[in-house]
Amino acid sequence: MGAHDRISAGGGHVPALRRAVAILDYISASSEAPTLSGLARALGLPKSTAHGLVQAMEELGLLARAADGTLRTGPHSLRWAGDFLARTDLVSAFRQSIAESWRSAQFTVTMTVLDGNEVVYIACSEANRPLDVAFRIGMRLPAPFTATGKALLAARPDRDLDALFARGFPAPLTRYSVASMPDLRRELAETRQRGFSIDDGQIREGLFCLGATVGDHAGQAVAALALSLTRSEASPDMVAMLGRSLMDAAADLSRRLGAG
Amino acid sequence: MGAHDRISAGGGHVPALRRAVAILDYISASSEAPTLSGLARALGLPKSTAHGLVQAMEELGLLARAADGTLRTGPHSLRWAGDFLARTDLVSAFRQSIAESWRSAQFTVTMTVLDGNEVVYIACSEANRPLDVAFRIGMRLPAPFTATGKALLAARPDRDLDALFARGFPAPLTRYSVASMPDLRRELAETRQRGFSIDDGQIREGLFCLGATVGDHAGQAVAALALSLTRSEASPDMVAMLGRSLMDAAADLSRRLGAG
DNA sequence: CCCGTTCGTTCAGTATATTGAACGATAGAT
DNA sequence: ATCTATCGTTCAATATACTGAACGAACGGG
Repeated sequence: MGAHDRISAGGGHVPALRRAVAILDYISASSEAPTLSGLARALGLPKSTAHGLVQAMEELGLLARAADGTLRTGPHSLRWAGDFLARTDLVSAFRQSIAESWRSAQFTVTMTVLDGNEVVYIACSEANRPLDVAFRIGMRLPAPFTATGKALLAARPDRDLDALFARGFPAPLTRYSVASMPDLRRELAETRQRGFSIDDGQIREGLFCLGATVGDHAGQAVAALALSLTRSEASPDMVAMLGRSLMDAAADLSRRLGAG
Repeated sequence: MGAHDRISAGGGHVPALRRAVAILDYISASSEAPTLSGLARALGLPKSTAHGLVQAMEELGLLARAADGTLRTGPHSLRWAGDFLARTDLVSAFRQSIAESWRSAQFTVTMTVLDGNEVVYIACSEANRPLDVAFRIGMRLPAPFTATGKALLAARPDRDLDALFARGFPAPLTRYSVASMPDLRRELAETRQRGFSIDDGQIREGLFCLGATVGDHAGQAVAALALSLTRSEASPDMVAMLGRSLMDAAADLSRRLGAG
């Protein structure tokens, strides 16, 4: 019985693994810890299948069960994520090439990855001069408000958007924060046309950021670079110049990733 | 040469998932990025099985392939790890139980995870009195100099060490910082015998820290606690007493993780 | 108290994923 | 140039994991 409208339509084989990933993604994305039955219902899985999977994932440390039976993410993935951050060429290449050149130019450069509808900071190179917001590794911000988030969202097919924000749009951080899906779509369209993204005071008033994506060998956007400056510095000429430089830097990083 | 060369056949079901986890663990633990065949050989998997799994894991973002075909961990697990850090009982349990009791005792307590050969601070409870170093979440320090880093390194098999420092030993932060692999191995041996680790001025002169690991249900060390005081307070009796208390606190946290 | 609902769990049959063997390609050595 | 040893990949047959249905338990309202 080929029910094609299950979890991943574009799928292939190894359904057990794909379902385990879907389970972890669902738990990570949902705000409330689900129960076994609720999980099966939400993902369209037979109860018995979910039961077997959850049991195995629990043994493996991928899932943890609270006393009341609700499911949470387990600690096992910390090992892989730590390895990714440490060993992948992303952060080291960032440090070696990009950070140095921009730091000498007195700009703060950050790098993030997309995690659901939030960005996670995985590398930062702060300028010598003080900026009134401190980026820290591991920090999270809503993707629609950040330059890196917009760059990463713009690189994804438009139809993914609704799923990412099915549970509501994030609350605005400033009066300039994009507040609705239509506004976001318009900004993403502008980003695609321009080649880089702009955040003008949407996470902090007076803070102006430019963003561009870094792709892997397959062209998939895996991270994004951002350049932070104060709004008073952001003249049109300056923005255009810095935007081009940022796109060059991102393309350079992409090449390093592709070359291995 | 991972922790478990064989995938326990007598274990349970869902072999695809168990093997995927074994693959990610192997890649995370090994120093060099393996190839598909090498991976299959090391884990005792049929080549075709490994091929199908790796292909699916690549599509899912769990694995990434470099241009030369070698395999690395992918960015997908970042989502789960981030969720774990944000939502799981680790940080909240830390805040609820440990931090309060020690804070009333005027001590600074911190928690870190290992990330390559660095530790990343994931929780901090600073004492009311000023200490001359500020720990911030997301901050990184070289593992060999910190109490938590030594505790986490001591929990790993000794043969993993060379791989972690293949690219060189970190530059010393003070004149007391451990400066070579033999010195580090000696300190780790002392740590294993003592049950907790000690940093005596290796990240900052005059700062004295004790460390102990927190393990998950499988006994794997996933994080470490540290207690910070000034060197003048660190009398032998005081160190012994605080060390025992810290080990108790770490064991209590481990139980909370295991129990869910 | 009894009933309806939801929970987690078990089990045998079948649809399905795993696998051993063989393929073409590449690289280094003879 | 030939040979050998890897590499990654494909495919049909079988051993296996998934699933639909049924179970006991727990909860809450009528």
